[in-house]
Amino acid sequence: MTDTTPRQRARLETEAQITAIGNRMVDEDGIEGVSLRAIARELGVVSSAVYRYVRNRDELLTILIRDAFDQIADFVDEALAKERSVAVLALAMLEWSRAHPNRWALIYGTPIADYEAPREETVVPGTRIMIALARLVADSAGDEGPTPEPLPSAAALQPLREGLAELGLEHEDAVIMSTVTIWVAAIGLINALRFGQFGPGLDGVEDELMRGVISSLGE
Amino acid sequence: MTDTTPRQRARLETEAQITAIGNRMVDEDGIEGVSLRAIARELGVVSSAVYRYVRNRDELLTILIRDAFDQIADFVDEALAKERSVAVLALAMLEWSRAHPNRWALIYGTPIADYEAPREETVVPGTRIMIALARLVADSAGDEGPTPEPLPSAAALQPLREGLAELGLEHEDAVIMSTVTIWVAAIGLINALRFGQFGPGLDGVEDELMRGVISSLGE
DNA sequence: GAATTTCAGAGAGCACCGCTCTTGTTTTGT
DNA sequence: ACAAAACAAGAGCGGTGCTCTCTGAAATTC
Repeated sequence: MTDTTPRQRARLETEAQITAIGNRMVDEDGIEGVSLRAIARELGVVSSAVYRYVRNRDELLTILIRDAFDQIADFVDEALAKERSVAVLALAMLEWSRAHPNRWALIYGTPIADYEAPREETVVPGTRIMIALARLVADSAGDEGPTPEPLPSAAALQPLREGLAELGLEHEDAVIMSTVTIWVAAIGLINALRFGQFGPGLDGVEDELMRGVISSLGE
Repeated sequence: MTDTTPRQRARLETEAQITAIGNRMVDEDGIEGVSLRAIARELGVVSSAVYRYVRNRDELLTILIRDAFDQIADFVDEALAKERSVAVLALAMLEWSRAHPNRWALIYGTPIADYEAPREETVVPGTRIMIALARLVADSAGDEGPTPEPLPSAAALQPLREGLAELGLEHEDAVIMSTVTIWVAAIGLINALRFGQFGPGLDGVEDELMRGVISSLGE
């Protein structure tokens, strides 16, 4: 016997419905298309009623953002389980962005105006992939000996080192620098593709471009 | 004697005011803060009156986007006039993004929902910097001999080659690939910094990070 | 110089949004 | 059985983009 009352079960059900509808609205119309009034309408309920389940629109957005971070990180983890490499990681991100372009924009695009994601809610899921990348870079660092390239001064990397430390990680400066470079290049390419900055006609060559970028970064 | 009527002069004046207010609103509150009703209020005019000057909100956005593209391209050109190098180009973009974060987001962030920039209005100003980068890469290509890295198949670069051809440019595949890599890394880093994806505390080290990324790309 | 066309602006109105407050009703825990 | 808590409804506030009609003034035409 579950000691949950019918009302409690109904509440969980409704909460799940709200986030499901919210996710669907993001997929269909982007973040702008997420409307509490429309959700209420779809639930067959008056608009003020949804505020029983969600404090305000921002709270719903936080849920959707956390979900999206976890989904793409899960997807990347699955891909890495088959083969651990930087290229696989980047290609998995690219593939997920193709399948969920609006969710991608939600987490890696312009921050939402007048909204600040609560760090305690989003930092952990939001950093999973980057941590995985740092591990990959660190693992393959020994393969090619010490990097000959001039590193930025240690001071410049200090804030990033601290950020990693908070998550319980420590890496050499060369690893951090390499991770950052690969990260911004991969994200930058995916954003350029998703946001149409290279013009049309690149649909069929996305993976190849990503492979080219990654390989020219020496991984 | 100008043969412009007072009415024509007043119209030009009002149009200029509208775009100036629009730019200020972008700077203050981002694209979401651009409201035709608020502009009307500021002009001391009823809301429907501004539609005499601007067909709709999207048309104003197009004007603001074109302006922003031209402004950053002018800024980069000025920097390159002093010293022609990839690092200077990237650092100039970064500096401009710091001075005008919301305008940066307007042109390099998530596309605006339900808005499609008319290509004929925005392609030319929107590609100026990338063309300058391609020229820089091409000029310095001879310095280090042919690239040893494996290039993606010519087919993958075909759409980009066509895009450049439309703008009257031709470059080798190695140059195109290198340009794309540098471009996405630079844009990716600036976006990460502007959008806070690396967390707080990086304000003082932005330039050094950019130099590190660019130098690790071999330029 | 008078008649006519053009155009700027006013005002009302439509449909949407987030969000709050008050009022009943139903389900819970005591 | 009864008080407390949760829920839903409804009205309302202020905001958005945009359209339509109407008036008055300026510019153009004759």
